[in-house]
Amino acid sequence: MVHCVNASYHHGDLRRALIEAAVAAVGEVGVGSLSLRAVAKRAGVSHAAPAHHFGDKAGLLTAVAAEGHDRFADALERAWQTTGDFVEVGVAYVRFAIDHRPYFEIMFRPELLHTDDPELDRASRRSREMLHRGTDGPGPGEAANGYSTAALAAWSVVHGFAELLLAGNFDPAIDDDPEGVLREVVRQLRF
Amino acid sequence: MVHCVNASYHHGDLRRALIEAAVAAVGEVGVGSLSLRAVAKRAGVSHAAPAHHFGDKAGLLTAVAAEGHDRFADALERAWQTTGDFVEVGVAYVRFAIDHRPYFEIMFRPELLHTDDPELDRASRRSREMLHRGTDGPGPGEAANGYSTAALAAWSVVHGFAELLLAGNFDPAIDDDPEGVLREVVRQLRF
DNA sequence: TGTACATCAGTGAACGCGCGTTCACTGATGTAC
DNA sequence: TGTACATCAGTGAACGCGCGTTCACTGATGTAC
Repeated sequence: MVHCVNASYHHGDLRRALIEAAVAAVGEVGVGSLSLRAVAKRAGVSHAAPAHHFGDKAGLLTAVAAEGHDRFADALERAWQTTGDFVEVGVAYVRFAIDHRPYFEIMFRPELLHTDDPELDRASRRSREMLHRGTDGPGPGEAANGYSTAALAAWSVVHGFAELLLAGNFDPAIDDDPEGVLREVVRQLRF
Repeated sequence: MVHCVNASYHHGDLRRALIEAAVAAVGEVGVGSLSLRAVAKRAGVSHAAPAHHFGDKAGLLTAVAAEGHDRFADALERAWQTTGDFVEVGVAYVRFAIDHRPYFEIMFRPELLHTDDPELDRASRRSREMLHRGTDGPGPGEAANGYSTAALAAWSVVHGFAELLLAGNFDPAIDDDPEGVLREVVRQLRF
């Protein structure tokens, strides 16, 4: 597909444009107040375009979530490759939530998505697998459900920290250095 | 205030009725799809009544959140008094999220609430304090922000576990015995 | 190189709906006398 | 005990708005000949 130089009837890469517009819109008003019409306006297309392209609102969010999981998996992988320290994968988890909040707000909300979408499935499996790295093998127990207990523990800690932080439930002082506080927390838990 | 026997122009305890209706409605459709009109209908009053009583939607949700925090603090306190085991306070945290999901869906979402409400403030402080019990004193570090590192760690673990579980991000097999899995997780972390 | 045509991405007008909020009102209540 | 009155909780009709979705359409594109 060829990129158009704008001012064309056909957009060129409307899919891209709509996803980016959706991310920007969620960043400004939150996923709860997202509307297809606002996304369309932001992308400079008619308000019927998003529905035409993604079928419905959940379709658009699904595409955003899939892209989010890919970026997320990349970030976690990068942290692992760079440091070889699983703690730093956890730090990267929280870092991603902060730096890419709009994606994060959508990625773990299956009720907003088409969970049977193959792209979403592929991408979320990828990011899920990153959480097992470093906790598999050494851990003592399997929780009889595919996740090792260690992976569940790690996931819960960093996810809870990220959710509480983003929602604004922590003391604002933590915003100064969330990574530092998270490292203390993880150290405390003697992972 | 005296309870009326229904069929009266004045309701008697509309506040109670609206809060209960809101909890039931959130339980069915989620907080994202809650409408004052649905709450009013459920409580059997005119759709203007909730706004008249609570000012606006956030006012109603604030009342629900305050009541939730009180019930939550009661549950955590009960667990602590009964067992003297801080791990069981964590289990009670998750248990509450499961058993009183509608409250939990609202309590930690400041953006939906009037955070300057004194009742909410009082109740949420109460529940917050319960999380410090058992982690204060023995813990090694203060996170320079009023929370001990141990309290942040405990809170993050149980909150993350509850959020991931409720949102449906865990393997469904975990639904069979979430408490058991949580205990394994906490044991894993050698709190 | 030029013409005809099929494709289909995106349009824009129209739809019906549910929403929160407003406001003049009604009528049950409890108190003052 | 009875009457007058102030209060204010709850009503219901009306408001304007933004929403997702629909659908007949338009026009840019690329291909066949």
